[in-house]
Amino acid sequence: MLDDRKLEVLRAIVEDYVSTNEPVGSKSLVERHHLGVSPATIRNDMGTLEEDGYITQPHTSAGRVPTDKGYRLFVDKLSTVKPLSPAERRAIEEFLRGAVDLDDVVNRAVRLLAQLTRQVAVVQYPSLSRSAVRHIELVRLTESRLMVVLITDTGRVEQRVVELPGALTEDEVADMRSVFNQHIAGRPLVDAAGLVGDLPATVPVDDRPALVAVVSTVLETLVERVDDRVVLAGTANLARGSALDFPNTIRPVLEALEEHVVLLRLLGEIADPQTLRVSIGEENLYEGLYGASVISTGYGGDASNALAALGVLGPTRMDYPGAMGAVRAVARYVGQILAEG
Amino acid sequence: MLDDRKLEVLRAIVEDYVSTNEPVGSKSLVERHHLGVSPATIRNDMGTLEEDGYITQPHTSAGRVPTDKGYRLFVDKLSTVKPLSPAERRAIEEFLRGAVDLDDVVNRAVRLLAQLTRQVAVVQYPSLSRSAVRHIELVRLTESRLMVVLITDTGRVEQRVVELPGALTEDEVADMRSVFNQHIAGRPLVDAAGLVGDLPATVPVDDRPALVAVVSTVLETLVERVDDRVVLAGTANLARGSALDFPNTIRPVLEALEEHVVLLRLLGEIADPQTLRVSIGEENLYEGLYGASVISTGYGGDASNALAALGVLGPTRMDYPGAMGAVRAVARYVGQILAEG
DNA sequence: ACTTGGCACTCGAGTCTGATGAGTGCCAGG
DNA sequence: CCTGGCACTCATCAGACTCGAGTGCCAAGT
Repeated sequence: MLDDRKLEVLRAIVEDYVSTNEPVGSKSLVERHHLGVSPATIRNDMGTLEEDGYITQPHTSAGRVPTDKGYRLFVDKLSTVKPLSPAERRAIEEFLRGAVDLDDVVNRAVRLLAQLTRQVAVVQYPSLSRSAVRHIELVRLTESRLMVVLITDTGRVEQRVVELPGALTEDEVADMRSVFNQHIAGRPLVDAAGLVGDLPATVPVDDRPALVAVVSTVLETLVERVDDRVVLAGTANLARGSALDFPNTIRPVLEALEEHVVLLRLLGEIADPQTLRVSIGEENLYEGLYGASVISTGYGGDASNALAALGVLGPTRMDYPGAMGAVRAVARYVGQILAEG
Repeated sequence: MLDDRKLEVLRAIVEDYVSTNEPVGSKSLVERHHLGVSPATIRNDMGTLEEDGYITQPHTSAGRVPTDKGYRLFVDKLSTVKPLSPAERRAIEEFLRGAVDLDDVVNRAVRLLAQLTRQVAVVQYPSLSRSAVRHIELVRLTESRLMVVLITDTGRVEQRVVELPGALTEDEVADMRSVFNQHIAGRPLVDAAGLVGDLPATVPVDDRPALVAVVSTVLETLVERVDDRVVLAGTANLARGSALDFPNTIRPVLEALEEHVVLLRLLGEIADPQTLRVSIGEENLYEGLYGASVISTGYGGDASNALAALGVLGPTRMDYPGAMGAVRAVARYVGQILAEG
């Protein structure tokens, strides 16, 4: 049904269309790629490709354009991730190394990715729930107000001010602080709330169970709430080939990008950092993003569990091999840097 | 030269053009507004308004459109800030009160502003350098690594990890912490680095001048670096009336919005929170933003010195009175909430 | 069974045309 | 200084026409 030449034709169509942004016809196809056959033969092949739904023509007398299904086949079978050049790799590494803290790493990474791919880049902050606690700090603001500061091993810092049911002295707070840190430092954050909640019986929690309860609650809400921070860059890239790339306007796309919840779902269930996820056109399950493709992967953490995700979003007419290479490379470097820092 | 009726005509043109998005002609003008004269008279008035550069016609046989100079006159002399309805005020207050921390306040404020004005909203984080220190926390990560956490009275938290020249015990760190906090809590952050640097001779700094130097440096760099955080919302609003509003595409505008440095300059020298700044079209001094207008004001702080700025950005063809009212109201509420929290 | 050249056909894009009508500028009279 | 009248300009629209890229199909060749 789909012999080798037909696949080759599909690949050529995708590549030409991506680079020229114009429907590609049989004649120009044989000119640009040296397939050893005549345009008529190509036309027959294109006919079957169209019957099978891999390509389509915008209007009767125009060339062919890949469908979502066509891009899917291209990505799955016909292309390989394009590795970056050594020069690019060096530039990436250098640029990311210059970061001074977590915010800086994330910001640099997202801009880098936008520039490399010339698409919209999205980076999720390292997930709190998947991180481990490095330190918990209790800061006594007044005698009955306490600030709980949480520092994770990825360098992320979150804080929350709470009202206490009763007064506390500085010494009491200090005791509590060291008890907490002894027992939960190094533990995954998801477990922390539970650990604080029922400290081993051997530990003297003296007469302040109220404080324990408060801190435990704070940890729980922190984990729930702030898992969803994402950063964007390169939205201006959407307005480049516009008219042809996005059916109507870029407005629904911009709207989707503002909905961080949508973005997080797009980045997807973060699998392991090895896997690249590609979601094409209507596969996106979000109406505003039909016409767009998302390439994402996990980063950080270990081989089987990523800390968070990052990726790029662009028109379905997109340089998949190149973008996939960039996403993979940036994810690796960011992962390395987090592991070191 | 410009008698009352001519000014009235200009106002009518601005209002009609803003609401219809079409060049306005003499006939429709007399129909919609009950000026007591004939179209011919209006035509004469429009003639002089055009000579003086307040309006222009896109092509010979079309209606008139305000120029930047026309909008400027409109904003300065012909319009008054439109106060929000009581219902809107209540909704704003309620929405902002629900915020749990500083990040949340800023995020809610920016979305609110975007929704109220249907334009792009920009909010700057409360400036570090203008804030006062609430607390400094020193966290001992290892014996020679220290995390410095800075908490301001606006609720902002910044942290930095530093390598120390030598080892430190937990007790030494604790001493240092209380010395620092005694002397700089409540002081403006800009002074903090200096205060830490030369603590009064009476204070025992024991044998750790190195630590003092390190912390002093950290404070300095913190102040320098992170003054520039801004948050955006409503970029999708740019893609609404597009074709007519922004000469070419919205791309240069999106590019400008990604350059946070540009944004900060746009928000402008933050004057007192009472003043509304309006920058129209080519007044913006940034080529990508000719065709756009920015309305901004300070918020927080006291009457003469704001903590930071916020505002909206839209096409010059914009509902100035309404947007100005929304910006002023949101700035006030955010200021209130920061003062309380 | 596949490939090829030929050929008629389709249809978007571009160009020209004329008609329409909104809007203007000007002028003479009130 | 206002007004009605009038000739004029010019963008927009629809229709007619051409052009050409690209197709589908068929019969002949390998």
